[in-house]
Amino acid sequence: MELEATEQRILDAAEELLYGRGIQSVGMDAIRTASGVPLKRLYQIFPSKNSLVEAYLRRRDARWLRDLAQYVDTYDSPEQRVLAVFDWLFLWFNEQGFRGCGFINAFGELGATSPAVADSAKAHKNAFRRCLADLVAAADAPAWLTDQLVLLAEGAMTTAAISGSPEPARHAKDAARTLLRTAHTGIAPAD
Amino acid sequence: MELEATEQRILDAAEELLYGRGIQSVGMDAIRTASGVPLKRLYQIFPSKNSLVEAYLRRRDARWLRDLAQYVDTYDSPEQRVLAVFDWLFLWFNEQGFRGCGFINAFGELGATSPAVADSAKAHKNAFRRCLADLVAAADAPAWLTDQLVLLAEGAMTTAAISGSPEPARHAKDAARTLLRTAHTGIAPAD
DNA sequence: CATCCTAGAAAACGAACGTTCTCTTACGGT
DNA sequence: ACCGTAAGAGAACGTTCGTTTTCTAGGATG
Repeated sequence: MELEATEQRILDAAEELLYGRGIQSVGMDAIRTASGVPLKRLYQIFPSKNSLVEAYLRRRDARWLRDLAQYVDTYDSPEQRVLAVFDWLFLWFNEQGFRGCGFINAFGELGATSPAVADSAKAHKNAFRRCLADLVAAADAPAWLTDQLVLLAEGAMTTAAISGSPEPARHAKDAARTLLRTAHTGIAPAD
Repeated sequence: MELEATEQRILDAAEELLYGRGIQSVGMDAIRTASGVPLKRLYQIFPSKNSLVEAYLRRRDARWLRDLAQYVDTYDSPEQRVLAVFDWLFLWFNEQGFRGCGFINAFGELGATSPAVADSAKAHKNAFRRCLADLVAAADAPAWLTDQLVLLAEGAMTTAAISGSPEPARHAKDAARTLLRTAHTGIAPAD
């Protein structure tokens, strides 16, 4: 059955266009042209643009988290594994066509009008936070460090996107290292 | 001349809609209805939707930076002035209808297809960075701290928007305080 | 060989949008 | 009072887009 292959062709083309240009800037005709799949078959597999957008977000969410986890797993030391997140961000920011986090972009564009998109962004960011929380716990760092590292990572994504430079990943890693060391030596933040 | 007043009425309505729903989700007719200004006059003042969008971004940029600077100016100590940025973010995140940074949202939606929007976002973020850099310099902190604080602030904006909670501002302030103290005591990050 | 079913290409449809035009109304100057 | 001007309300126009339909051809089946 080549249905699976056709679905992948559609999703590959859709992801490049939807992520690269923004969701509402891409028409179904552009996805048809890019994928080479006729409109009729396209609508047989994805009965609406909404369902295609949701499939795009689902697949991107899964792949993004999987790739991150795989990269982190190439490190052994718990502290290095925490910091490896930011090395991976640096690699991501250097990819051709990088245009920020697809979920932040989708949320900004459609979060107010589409609960499905808003929920998808929330779920993706929650999953990322959980991933980071596990790494923080494994490094014997206090749980509140997680929230701070999340902010550094999210800030790096948008700053890298808008500035067009991957450097924010390095700055985020520098800050993360400082916070990790400070937390590790037991100095808790106070007012 | 009530032209000025009409322009403000249009911009007020446009900002609430464009920021609140996303740019492409808002039609000129909705802006007409919300502002009460007839389409004919609307197009006399803003000859296209693009020009209205750019005016919206220009005005929001100026007001946002002005409000931030005004808030920071209510503090005296250089360190407090740096941290006040995050207190101000907390206030902003608590505003009704908060939906993240309008420039991050606009960039995600239209940055790839509209150089004007992309440049506007770049300029806004550069201006914010300069503002933070001045506060960092006044606090006798090293210049590289600026980039780290920028990431915390940007991350707090998107995280607060997607999670729907203002707490990221507090977490960002906690992290900023740690980084500021560490930097101030002369401990530079190393590998 | 005839027939039915499927699939691809592209036209077509209905809605929405950005933009312009028309029609009516009211006002200001002589 | 009269006429030129502008302004408001909304229809209209041309385009784009999501979605559906039509038309044509080929391939499997009896």
